Amino acid sequence: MNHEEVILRRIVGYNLKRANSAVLATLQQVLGPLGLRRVTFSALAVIRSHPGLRQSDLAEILAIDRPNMVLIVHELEAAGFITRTRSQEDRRAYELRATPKGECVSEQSVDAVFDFDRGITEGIGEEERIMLIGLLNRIEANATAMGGEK
Amino acid sequence: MNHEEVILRRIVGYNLKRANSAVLATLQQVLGPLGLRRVTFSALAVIRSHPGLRQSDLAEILAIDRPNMVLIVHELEAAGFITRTRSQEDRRAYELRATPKGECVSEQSVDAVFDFDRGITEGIGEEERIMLIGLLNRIEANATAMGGEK
DNA sequence: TATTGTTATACTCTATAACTATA
DNA sequence: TATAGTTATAGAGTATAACAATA
Repeated sequence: MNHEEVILRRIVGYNLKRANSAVLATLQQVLGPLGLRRVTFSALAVIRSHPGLRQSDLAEILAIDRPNMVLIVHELEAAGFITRTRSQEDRRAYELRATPKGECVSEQSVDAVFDFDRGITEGIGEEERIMLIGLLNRIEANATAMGGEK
Repeated sequence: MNHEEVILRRIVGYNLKRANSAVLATLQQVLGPLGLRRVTFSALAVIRSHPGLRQSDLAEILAIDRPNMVLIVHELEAAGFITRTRSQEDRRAYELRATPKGECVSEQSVDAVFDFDRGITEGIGEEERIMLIGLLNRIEANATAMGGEK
C-alpha cells in the first residue's frame, strides 16, 4: 500500500506532522522517568537559564497561552523543581527560579534530550542538521506570517 | 529575550514541534471553510485515490488508532463525502469510497493544501524541499525505531 | 482464536472568556 | 484602563480496554 506516498508524502506539512508525532511518542519515554513531559521540560530549561523570569514572559517564549502556563508552572512547583516568588517591582508578577533539585533534573533532562535528539537525527550530518533547523525555522516563520496576526 | 535560542533552538525536535504547531494553526484556516480538518482532509485524500479501501487499512496508512478512525470516517460520511459499504469478501469490513461531492471537495482541498504548502516553504528551493522531506522521513523512521516496537 | 469495527473512557494539548489583584 | 495570573470550560488529538459480529 504505497500509493499514498504519491499524494500526502509530497506535502511538507504532512511529513512534518508525521515526524513530530513519532518524535513526541518516543520523547515521552525519555522524559517520563525524569518526572517531566515535553512542555515542562522546555519550561524548566528556560527558567533555569533565566532566573527570575516572569510567567508571562515564559509563556511568550514558548508560544503557550498564559492560562495553560499556569498548570505547567504549578506542576513544576509541586514537583519541587521551581520556586515562584512575588516580584518586588510588580507585585502582580511571579519570578520563577529553579531549585537545586530542579537544576539537577534540568541538567539531566537536557543531556538526555540532546542524546535523544542525536538519536532521531542518526545518519544526518552536522551541516545538514544545522540546515534542517534553519528550514524548520523558516517554515515556522512563514506559517506564522500567513496565519492570524495576533 | 534571545537566550532561549541558545538552548531549545539547538534541539531539532523542539524546532520540529514549533514548526508543526505554527503550520497546523494556519492550515486549519485553509481547511475549515471546506468543512475539513487536517485528519479528515488526509483521510479523504487517501480514500479518493484508493477506492474500496478498508477502514483498518486507512488507519494503518495514516498511523491513527482504529477507535479514533471510527469518528473520522463517520464525520466524512455524515458530510456526504464518502460512502461505507459492507465488503462482499469479508462482511466484517467496510469499503470506503468518495462520493462525487467528496471527490470535488477532495480535489479542491488538495489544491488548496498544495498552495498552502508552497506558502510555508516560501524561500526554500525545490532541491532543498525534496531534501527536507527526506530528512523528515529519516527522523520519523529513527524515532519510530527508537520507540515502542508495536 | 483472530480480526473488523465499535463503544466507552481518559488523558493531553490547546484556545477563549471572564474574573482578581495590582499597576 | 491595562496587565499578571487565575479559573472554568470546551474542543481537538490520542491511547487503551472491552465488546459484537464475522472470519
